[in-house]
Amino acid sequence: MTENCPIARWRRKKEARPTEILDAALGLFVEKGYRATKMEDIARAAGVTKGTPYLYFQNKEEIFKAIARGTIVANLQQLDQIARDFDGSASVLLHRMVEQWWQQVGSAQSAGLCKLMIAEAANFPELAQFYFDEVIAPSNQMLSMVLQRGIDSGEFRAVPLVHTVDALLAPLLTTMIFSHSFGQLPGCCIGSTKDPLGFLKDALDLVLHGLKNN
Amino acid sequence: MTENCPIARWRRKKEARPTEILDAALGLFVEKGYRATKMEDIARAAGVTKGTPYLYFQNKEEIFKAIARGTIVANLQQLDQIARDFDGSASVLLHRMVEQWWQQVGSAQSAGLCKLMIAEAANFPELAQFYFDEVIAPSNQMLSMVLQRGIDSGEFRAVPLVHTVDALLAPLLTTMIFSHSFGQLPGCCIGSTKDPLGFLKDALDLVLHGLKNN
Amino acid sequence: MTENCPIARWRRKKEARPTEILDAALGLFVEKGYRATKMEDIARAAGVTKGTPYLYFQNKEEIFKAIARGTIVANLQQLDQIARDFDGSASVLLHRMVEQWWQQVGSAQSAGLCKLMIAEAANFPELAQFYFDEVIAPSNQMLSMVLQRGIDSGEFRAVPLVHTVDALLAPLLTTMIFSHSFGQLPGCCIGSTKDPLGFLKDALDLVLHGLKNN
Amino acid sequence: MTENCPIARWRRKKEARPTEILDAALGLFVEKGYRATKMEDIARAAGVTKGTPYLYFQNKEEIFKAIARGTIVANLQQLDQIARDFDGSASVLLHRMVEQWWQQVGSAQSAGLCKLMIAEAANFPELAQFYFDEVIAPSNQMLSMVLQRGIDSGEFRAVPLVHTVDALLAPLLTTMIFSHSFGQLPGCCIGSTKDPLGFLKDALDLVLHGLKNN
DNA sequence: TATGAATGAGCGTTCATTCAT
DNA sequence: CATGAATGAACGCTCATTCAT
Repeated sequence: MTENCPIARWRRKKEARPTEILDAALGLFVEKGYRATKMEDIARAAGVTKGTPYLYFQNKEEIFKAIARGTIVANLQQLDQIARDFDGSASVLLHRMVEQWWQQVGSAQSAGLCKLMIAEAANFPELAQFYFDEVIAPSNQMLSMVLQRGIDSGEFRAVPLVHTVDALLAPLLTTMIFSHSFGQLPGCCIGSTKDPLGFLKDALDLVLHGLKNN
Repeated sequence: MTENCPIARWRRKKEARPTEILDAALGLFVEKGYRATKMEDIARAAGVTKGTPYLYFQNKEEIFKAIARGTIVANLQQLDQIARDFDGSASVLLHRMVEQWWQQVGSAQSAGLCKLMIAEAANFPELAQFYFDEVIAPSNQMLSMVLQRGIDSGEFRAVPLVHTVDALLAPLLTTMIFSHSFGQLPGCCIGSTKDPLGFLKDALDLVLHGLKNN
Repeated sequence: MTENCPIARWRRKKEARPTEILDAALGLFVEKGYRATKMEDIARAAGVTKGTPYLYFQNKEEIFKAIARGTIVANLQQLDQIARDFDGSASVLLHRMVEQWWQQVGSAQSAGLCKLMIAEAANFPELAQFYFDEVIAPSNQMLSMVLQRGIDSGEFRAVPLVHTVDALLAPLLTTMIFSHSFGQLPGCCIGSTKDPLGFLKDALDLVLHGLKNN
Repeated sequence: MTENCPIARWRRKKEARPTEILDAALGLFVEKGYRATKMEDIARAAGVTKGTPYLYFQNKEEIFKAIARGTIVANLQQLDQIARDFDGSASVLLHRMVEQWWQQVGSAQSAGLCKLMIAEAANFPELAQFYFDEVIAPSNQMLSMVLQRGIDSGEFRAVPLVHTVDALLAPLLTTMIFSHSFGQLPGCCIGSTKDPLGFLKDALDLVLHGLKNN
């Protein structure tokens, strides 16, 4: 159908360029770091030549910024939606959210972005701030809400909220981070990298067990 | 006293150089990343000039390697010793170990090294492997032992060992990592960065509560 | 004409670059030596800037190698052809060959390369070997053949072949070498530099006279 | 005897320092070239440490100059003396001089200096001039005199003087030069490097044969 | 005198960026 | 829009030289 219209196909391709470049750049930034990634590598990985990225982005830093601002997380909103809509127990909700999170965030390129922002936080503080405000803090907030609901309903003990939320987030974060660092090593086999989702569930179970009001 | 002996002072200075350089380099590597750190910056941070680091290290990469090999943590052995000597409950032991860990590892430059290795794992795979084998894996092993002891003694439930250990480590790791990334941002205030030790204790309590065999 | 075709002109320029760079480099290497020649000087002499040579050659050493491998002398084959085709007296042949040699080798950049290889033989032994095998030894071989022919035909005395060949080569070599060293000095006026071809002929005459079978 | 007096021995040693340094430097300059030779290598080769050469010479260039001016040629004067004292045939005299020359100049470090001056003529023109004036030109002059004597006495033909002298010098020069370049290559075996003195004699014989007035 | 730690100008090389085509 | 040859600032590293001991 659209195959019949080469111009349209061409157009579509052209419009896809920026995204292709950003995807390529994200992959390389995550793998090698911002500085160690050459513009030409980005171009080649995106299937274009040296000069082309500059037709769409002012320079390397703008590519980085575009990644940080763009790769983010419509997904978080979905998670948020799930949390708001749900009316079962907080435990079940948390399990559901973790699963969703893994599918949409943890296993995706977003995870690499997280590692990238950690590595480059000092070099691009505004971006780190932005990432923190747009991703980390909202996630925190979301979990916080669910946790509070569980406490209010008597499902959970009255634990210190802030620290507990961070404790809930910790396994998610290490999973993301490790999958892009030590997880890549040939012999590496800590639990969270061999079976991330299994690990996340077990870790959540453990904490939920500790939260339960018996 | 030693001021009286000029030769000794000169010598002492010379012998201190490598350490000074490595310290300076570690700080900068952690802050800006390996590539973004200039040799001259390292030199200046160590109080010497451009050429001096090359009197003690072959090149930038060797400095990185020396850091990775050197900053590593005889302290783990102390933790191991504590674990072996202890004969109280596993819960108390874990608390004691976390405290020790924070003082000796988590709050020290070693924490920065962890972030650095995460960021550079793909660029220096052998070193990442080395760090993993010498630090991450042994830590895992150590916790694994304590956990198993607790399970064997009936103090803990029969949880899946591997995942649970990773879950125990996760808060430690995020604390280390965040303290060198988002934790540095002016407005950042997730629990683990404002009061790391408090967070670590609460996180441990939570998990221990989940482990308890009631 | 070719001016009409801008692409061709651009292309032609690009294709000419390596040669231009090698020519510039040869001149400077011969003049100042390998180490004392800066890459930027080569670039400037070739009419480009610092970075450009690296688009065509991996590094300085590769430029040197490319010179050594490339400046070498298809011309030797012409000389060889002359020697094989000729059926007059060995004396006349030698005169003709010396003249040819001067025009094609001795007076050209090849002569500078010879001086360069002498100066850098210890630093680039494989290249010196290469030059020796491809230039010096074949020249020797060629002369050897002609000489032997003269001896066989009774035109020359039965002189010791090997040493005599070297004696025949010696004036050629000193001419090449001196023209790129002392020959450049303002006041220098040893015979071989003022009138090289005349010198070569006289030197050859002298030796031929000594070879004659009377 | 002098062994009994350690101070004297020490003194003697100290007085020898400059010479030791120059010897070491000459060897390295000849082998690797001026620029490729490091001051520290010179120092080590002279059995002292980095700073010491600067106690005797202002800088690297002064060492080079001292070599060029110092390694020269009391020897030439001896040759000159031989030529003046001799009253036999010019042929015999030339043979004797070549032998002397080989023993005192060609086989010694002086030969290396010649190669060095050739390589560095463009970088140190005054020194090249100096070397030319003090060594090459006098040698020429000396040979010229002997040759002229032979012609005057009817022993030699009336050959063109200047070119013939250069032709006589050529084998000496190539011998010196090759012994410090291609002559060092493992497989190299042109006549002049395997048996230099034999080559020199044969080459001289050849030319003398060509000079003979028959 | 002699040492060798330290300096810093200088060079080889890289790579983000530009621009003629 | 896309290319890729060219640029030149910047950085890793070297080594001649100095100077406190």
